[in-house]
Amino acid sequence: MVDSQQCPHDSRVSCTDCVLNSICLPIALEAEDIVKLDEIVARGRPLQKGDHLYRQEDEFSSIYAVRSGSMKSYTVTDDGQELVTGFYFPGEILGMDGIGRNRHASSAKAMETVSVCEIPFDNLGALSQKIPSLQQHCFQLMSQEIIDDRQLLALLSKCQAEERVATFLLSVSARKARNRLSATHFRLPMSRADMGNYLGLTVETISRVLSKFQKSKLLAVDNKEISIADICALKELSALRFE
Amino acid sequence: MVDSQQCPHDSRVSCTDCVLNSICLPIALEAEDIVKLDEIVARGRPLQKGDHLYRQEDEFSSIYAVRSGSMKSYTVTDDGQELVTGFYFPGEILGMDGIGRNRHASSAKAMETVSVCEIPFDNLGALSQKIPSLQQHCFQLMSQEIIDDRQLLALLSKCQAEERVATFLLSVSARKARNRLSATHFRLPMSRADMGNYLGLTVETISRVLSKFQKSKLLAVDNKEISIADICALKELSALRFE
DNA sequence: CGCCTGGTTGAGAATCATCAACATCTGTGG
DNA sequence: CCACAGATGTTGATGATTCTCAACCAGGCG
Repeated sequence: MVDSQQCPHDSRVSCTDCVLNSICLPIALEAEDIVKLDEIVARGRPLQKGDHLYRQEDEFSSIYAVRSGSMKSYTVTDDGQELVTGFYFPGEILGMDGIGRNRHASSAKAMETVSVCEIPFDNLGALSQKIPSLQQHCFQLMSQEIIDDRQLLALLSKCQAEERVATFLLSVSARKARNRLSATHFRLPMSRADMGNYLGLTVETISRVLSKFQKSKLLAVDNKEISIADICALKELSALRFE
Repeated sequence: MVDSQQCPHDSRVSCTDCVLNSICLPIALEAEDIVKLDEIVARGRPLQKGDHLYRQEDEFSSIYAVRSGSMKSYTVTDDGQELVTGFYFPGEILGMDGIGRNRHASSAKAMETVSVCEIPFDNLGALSQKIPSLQQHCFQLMSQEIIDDRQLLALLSKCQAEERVATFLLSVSARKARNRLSATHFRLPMSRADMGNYLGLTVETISRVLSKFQKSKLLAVDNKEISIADICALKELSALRFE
């Protein structure tokens, strides 16, 4: 009865059958452990564009895996500025930064229609005791997040605008490819403002850099659609390899 | 027989007696659990200035707590540039970024004579199973590291030179105060180059900003010695609160 | 004493932010 | 289906901040 062509927002798919299970939380688990994980995963209705999954200072109770669509996370600094801290694509986990203080350190907002799997952390903590590899995997996820943040730090403190944008595009490209989508033709779900905010640049600079890349035939830009024409040249521009 | 005035490099002090135990790893532990932790902690001979505690790509086996002195951590990017990712003072934990890949993602170098406690992670993992609060605490430490990195990201992407330096000085000040040292008069253990690298600025800019702060009577600089004269003004300069 | 590293100060150049005008897209309601 | 308004994106001109290059100074060490 279930459509063999999975609907991206279908909430009935279990971890075992999920097309994302090779890159998502179950990555390191045995089949029988995936079943245990599956039992604690909750799958709610999809979020609409602009909806929040959680907000900064909300009590922390779960981490989340994106099933379809894309989200952004951001923090609001004391002086009221928004800082975009990350973008999340299918198979990626968000919400780990809440573990420390038991309150979320950032907000997560849907950039388009999104469905997520919710993994209640109380249960996960208990489950980790039973499945050591899951505990290990949670440590790995957090440590990966630290490493990614460091990459971004390097990008912001050492590289100039073109390098930052090139690196960002390559990162999106690689993540699309991991989801078995085209690495050269994709849609950027975020606004120029969010991109700029994330990369520490203004909207205008983002726009100018993209125009310049287009003029030099590195890629074609059509609003949010990007077609990378010369990925090698882009990689040369981006000295830092992004995963 | 033991000196009541603890020598800062004394390796015989147990976690129970350590003056740092209110801010270090044992922070969340019961007395009996501290004893268990103490059994797995190794305390080697002090490191000399310039010595490495571990190097990027080394196999990950332990996390470390600074007992005395100070360390810096840094990564080397693909194109050979050094990126200083953090400074560590007594009571602070480093090495957590190695958990993910089982190899250290950064190098750690002593900026002066340093003594550290080594906490073998294999045992810690096993111990975490027995002491749930320790597992929770490890998650907290990592999540705090993510939050700190995000703070730094905000600093680099939103703030200009004076704000960055002011915020950095306040961070050091707060950490000195936490170790019951003066919050207004202290020694910066790192070079201007390391400071600049960490803050995404050049040596010259650091030097100029410090000179300017001195001219406007915010503080006095004598080489690495800093005396903060007007900490309120400094806080106003630094919009972002740093822990 | 001289060398070398680390730090300071100055002048000029480059990058990116700012401000402003305009173009395009989106969605809403007639 | 079209018209309109608001949001989003592009492009240009100008200016501020910070980097780069260079000279110079101070301290530590052989």
